[in-house]
Amino acid sequence: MTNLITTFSALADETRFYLVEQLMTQGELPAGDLVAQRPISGPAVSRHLKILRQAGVVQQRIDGTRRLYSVRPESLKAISDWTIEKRAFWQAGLDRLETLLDEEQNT
Amino acid sequence: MTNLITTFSALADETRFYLVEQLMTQGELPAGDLVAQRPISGPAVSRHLKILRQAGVVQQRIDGTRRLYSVRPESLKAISDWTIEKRAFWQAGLDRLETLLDEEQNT
DNA sequence: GCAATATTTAACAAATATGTTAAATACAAG
DNA sequence: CTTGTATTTAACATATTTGTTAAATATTGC
Repeated sequence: MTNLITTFSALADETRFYLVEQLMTQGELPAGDLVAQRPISGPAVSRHLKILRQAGVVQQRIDGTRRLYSVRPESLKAISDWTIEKRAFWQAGLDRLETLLDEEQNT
Repeated sequence: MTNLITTFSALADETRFYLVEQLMTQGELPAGDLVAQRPISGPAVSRHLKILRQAGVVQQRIDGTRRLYSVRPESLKAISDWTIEKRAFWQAGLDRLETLLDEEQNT
């Protein structure tokens, strides 16, 4: 529960969200490559990566002097699971909305 | 895209996450009822509700002097859609993890 | 060991977020 | 139209976040 909030916090920042999307599409990448794709300094990216790591969204692997980052799939699954858990609620709501819109068209 | 970040921001706070969960399980509720369930002041809750509304997570309906809040299902669906869009990535990752763990058991 | 490279930590400034209490607003009821 | 109730806005203090530059740390290759 509280863990989900931490995950949302981690993704609630443009830079971090972008880093995560990059890592998902490009796979494991060294910190330096991630820095190169963002308009902020290395230390800033480094701190964002630390926040993502502490939230369990990414993991780090050491290779010589480089730090290779990748997304932990479990974190994405946790979000997915939550939306599924609440699905009964929002699915019903959307269906009701759709019905209303359909009825409007038949006017 | 940027809209998702706003949604995550809205849910990245204990109070707001709790408010949203309350509204999902209990349905539409007046601001006062929500205040009663939280250990913070009315104005604080009011401002959180405003943030949720600006992020499109909740909507407000006026009934006399009361403001009735409810969750907008579209916001939940947006999150769900994102996890589905990235599913190929994290599902594969989890399967690989599971395989690794299975192999470990057979050692 | 020494220089070069990759990355993080430290120190600090500026912006943002969050909570509080007091005041404002809006409607309802007598 | 005055009082009471529900809620939001204003003003303000404090804490957290985010970015910057400078320094520290660790590893590689001569």
